[in-house]
Amino acid sequence: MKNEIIQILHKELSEFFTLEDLTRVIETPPNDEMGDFALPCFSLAKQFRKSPNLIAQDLAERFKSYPEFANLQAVGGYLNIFLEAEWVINQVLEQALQSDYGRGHSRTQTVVEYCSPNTNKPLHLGHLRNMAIGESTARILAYGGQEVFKTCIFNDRGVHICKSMLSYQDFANGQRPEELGIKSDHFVGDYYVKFAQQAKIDTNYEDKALQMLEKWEAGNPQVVSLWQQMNEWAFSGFKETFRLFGTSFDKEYYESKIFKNGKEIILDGLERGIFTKREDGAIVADLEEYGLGEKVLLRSNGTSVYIVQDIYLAYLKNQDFSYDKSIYVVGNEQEYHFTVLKRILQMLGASYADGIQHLSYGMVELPEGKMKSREGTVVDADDLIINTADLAKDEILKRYEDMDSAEVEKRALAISLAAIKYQLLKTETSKNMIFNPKEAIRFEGDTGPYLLYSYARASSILRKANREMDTQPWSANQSEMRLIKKIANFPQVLHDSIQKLVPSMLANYAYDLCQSFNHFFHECPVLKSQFSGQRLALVAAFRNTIGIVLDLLGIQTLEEM
RNA sequence: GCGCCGCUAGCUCAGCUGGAUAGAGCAACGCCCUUCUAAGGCGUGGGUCAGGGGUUCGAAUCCCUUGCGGCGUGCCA
Repeated sequence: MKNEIIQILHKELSEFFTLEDLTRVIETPPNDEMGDFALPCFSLAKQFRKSPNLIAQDLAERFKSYPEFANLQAVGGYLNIFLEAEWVINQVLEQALQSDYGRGHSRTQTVVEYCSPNTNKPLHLGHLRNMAIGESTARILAYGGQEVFKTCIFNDRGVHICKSMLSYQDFANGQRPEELGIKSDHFVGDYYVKFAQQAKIDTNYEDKALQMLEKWEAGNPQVVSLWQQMNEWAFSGFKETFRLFGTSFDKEYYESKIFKNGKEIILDGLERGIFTKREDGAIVADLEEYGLGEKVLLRSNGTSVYIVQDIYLAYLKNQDFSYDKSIYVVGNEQEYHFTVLKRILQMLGASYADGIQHLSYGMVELPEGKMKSREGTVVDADDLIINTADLAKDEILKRYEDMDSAEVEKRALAISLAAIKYQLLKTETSKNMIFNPKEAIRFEGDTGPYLLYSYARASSILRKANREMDTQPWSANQSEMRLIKKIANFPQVLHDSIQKLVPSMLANYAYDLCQSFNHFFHECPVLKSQFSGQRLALVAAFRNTIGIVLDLLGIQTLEEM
């Protein structure tokens, strides 16, 4: 809708503003009484040699005849624009009833990599934020019209894996997770903790883990088979968590299969004079001119450091998907790593280097401080989801004493996930956040369940409707107009969210939209109104829009709650 | 040391490319279910936008600076 307004304003103002200028300058007044849009006239004061308010008055006169505008006012140097309600309704309502409302078009092929866990311990709260952001980003980009591929790299080898393997070997007596009724990835994680405890007593324990890694690399059959067994447990546990959380990948990569690759790329770069060999034999990239120092790629003993694997993986993903954009959803602690990765690929002249983008998100902390696995302060992903679902169950049973237990379970899980995902998404993506588990399991106020509840209320009205909806414009009141305008904002918010690659914008919009709906719900009876047909259309438009938004956030809706 | 990021109500956060009186939720207090779902709505109180300079018609927003906090700066992954 803003676009249409800009087009109209541009007709009369093309000598002073380009379309881009207007897009930047047009704003929404602080409250409804001041109009729907405003044009600040301060910047024109100099060229006109008139006060901003006189200019605003002139402009008000100039636009008076436009039927789209119900009223124009010059206030304090602003031209305040009041839109004609019927015109707005015509612009918005039909569109917002379409199941593809706001959907975009694009030819871009995009890879989104996220989650990427180590296989030595179960997923925790940090992974949940990562997955919430990754899944939602993939959905948002796809809705924007891009072809999106979701990938995950499993860090399934290395000394950290050997640590849990070693303590399993030493302390488990061959026990298996199913014998103890423990989820298999938790079982693996327990031995990682056990390793840390043992390492405090036995000063050689860290060395023993390194020795085990050497055996693994040498292909020692016993070690390899232990590694396979423990990874299998880790993977089957992860799989269960992914299912519970509602995420999945189009392609999974495994560090163990690619960690030796990439050396050729580096040696080729050396030959082409892009990298240099230091006197100690290490092959390095000189990034001094970019302020990134010197980065070692191949150690003096000829083995490669971690980033070489990522260089190879970037190449491999381009082979697999020939992408235009490759997005890495990884915490902000790895900003340097991804800056270097992109720069090195650019130095190598890789065609896919420019499409690389690090979607850097902030760390999750607890009110007591950082989570530390060694101190047992991590919030486990499965536990959080299940405990929150249990609390939701209590709330459901308060309202529906004898509901079928399968239905209770289903709703409780949906509410739990909505609470957790929304909580993790609403803070600006790039910022660190404090996650208070007690607040995440709240069901009132600015929460996921509030969004679900709003959706369910709209669904309930539509179920009870006994007439057809009517999209003919009517003289809508203030709460109706507020809701309509919020619905109209969706395409713009989606666009910004894609542009800036921040799902948090969409999450905040969802709350804003629901607030407008609940206000409307309270103020405007639908079924008994003389405008029931129109109000039904408005409710349906809201339900459709919030349904799309929630889907983009990876949140499943409930028809009843 | 150097680099990047953050600091907004008691708490958790919006405020997006400089605009009008800085907004929500929670917590506290009060009101609203014979009316479409009260997991809701409405109201009251609560602010030196970390401090100090600057830029300009206008700054929470841009620049400089100080303070506090986080992260990075591995031949770790």
